[in-house]
Amino acid sequence: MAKEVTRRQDNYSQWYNDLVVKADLAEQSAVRGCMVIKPYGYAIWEKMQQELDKRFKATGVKNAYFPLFIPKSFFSREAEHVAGFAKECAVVTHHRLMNDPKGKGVVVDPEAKLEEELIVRPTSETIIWSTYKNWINSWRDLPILCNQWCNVVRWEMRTRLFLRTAEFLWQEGHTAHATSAEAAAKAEEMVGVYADFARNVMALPVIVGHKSPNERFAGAIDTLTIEAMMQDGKALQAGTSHFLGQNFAKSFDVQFANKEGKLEYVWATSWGVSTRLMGALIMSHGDDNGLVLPPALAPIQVVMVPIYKGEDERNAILDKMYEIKKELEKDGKSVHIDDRDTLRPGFKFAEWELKGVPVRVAIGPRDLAAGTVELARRDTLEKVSASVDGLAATIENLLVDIPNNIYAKAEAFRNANIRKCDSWEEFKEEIQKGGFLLCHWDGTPETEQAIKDETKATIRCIPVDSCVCEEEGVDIYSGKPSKRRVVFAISY
RNA sequence: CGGGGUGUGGCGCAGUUGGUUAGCGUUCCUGGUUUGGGACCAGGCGGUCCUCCGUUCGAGUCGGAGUACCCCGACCA
Repeated sequence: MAKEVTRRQDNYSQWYNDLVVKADLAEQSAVRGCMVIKPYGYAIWEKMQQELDKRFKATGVKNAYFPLFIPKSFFSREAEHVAGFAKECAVVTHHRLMNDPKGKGVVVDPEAKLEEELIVRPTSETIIWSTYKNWINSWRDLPILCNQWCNVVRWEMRTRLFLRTAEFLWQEGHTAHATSAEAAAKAEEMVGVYADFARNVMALPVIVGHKSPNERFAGAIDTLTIEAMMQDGKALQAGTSHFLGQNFAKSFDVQFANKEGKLEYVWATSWGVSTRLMGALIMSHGDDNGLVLPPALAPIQVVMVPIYKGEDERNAILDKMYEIKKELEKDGKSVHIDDRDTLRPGFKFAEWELKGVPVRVAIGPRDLAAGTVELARRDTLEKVSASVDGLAATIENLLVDIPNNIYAKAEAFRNANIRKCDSWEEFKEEIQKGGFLLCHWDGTPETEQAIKDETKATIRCIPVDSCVCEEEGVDIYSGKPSKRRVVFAISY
């Protein structure tokens, strides 16, 4: 698939949707633009949550929860922020239904109109800062480091499973600090957490960088991002961390008394990743046979498929499998024995491949006699015969090697599709082929906007930890001087 | 909200210049044979052809309106 799609981008969309649905991850809901996350898909999300939580806690962040509804007036306070969000929101105007006096069904009770409309949160900055105001008096109250796992709603015009749904699940961290430096450092630390998670848990190579002013979060001073490349060469913003300066503190009047007893506005950050990460996972590693999951996120790491004729053989093989399962589970592996006797082995193989299970163990009568198993790895689809003795160690090695391999594969693909470009004519052509273009940029929003208008390409980031090319040059569009190259791409 | 497309058993589709009992694949159910890469045979269940109006002796097919969904744009994690 991967090779196909780079050439035929229009089919990539279909491939992705089919994969999501067939792998039993999610489906379109009857509610416009929303999705149903099915148990198998949700299990992957839960794994992501666990891994992220672990990392958040290591940085001192604690989980909390704030209301779903935000009074409309809260949005009037941060002008820039509102410009970015207020337009595409679900609004609650009434609080009661009544039987339709004219016929069947129910209607909204006109008597039950709310004095002030409530906005279903598109993000929680406004309500959280209204709350933090009451929590913060002195420098001793700082920093506040909270994260919340929740759903948010943005009334998107066009939606797509996992990548852009009207309602989605995410985490949003919101921190308050006494100094600018501390807040900026926190924003940087959290994008580091995301990069670590993407690389080491999702096996996803990402570029860490700053967003250009045009692409910044509404109300932020600086936005840090992790950018990934999908198999069709498009960019996907996989996570962001914002340094908000004192903008929100000033809008919501959050001040603290510093050590000298003077009032100061607090410094803020916010950072989030969403179920979009599921989309990144699917589009980065998936192939023609379906999903490819890194073991750290696989709900099932090892699946066992028995091959047998007759009841006796079946029982003998299953006994052996339970034995192996027990041993693997001692090491914390999640193991599933597919003992359904209505399906043939070939069907099961295909099905588990579709679901991306990293390692498959098949045992048939021949194996049972020889004390071996057939071991198959999902990433390369290679099959080898392995001895039952030492199987746990063999599988452990596989589970270590698989993420390394899929990371290397994705990284090689990405690097092969990053190229420098110094001519505007060439740029217009090259950018349509997909991939990242490293180009000089004069640093002005006007130039970026002009390039976007003509090509749909945006500056994905100004990289800080990879593809760093600080060198003198001239802007690809305006010809003005530039000190460094930035990443341009067409994005999701 | 602009531009395109599609609505026919659960799913995927065909249906000729309008013609009689609306087909095919798959799923599902029953029985049997199978089981080392998505099994096979036989039988069976399952459809107000998106809705309404119109044209016609006759509409899945033609016309109009409505509606739903998909794709492309604007918006965006």
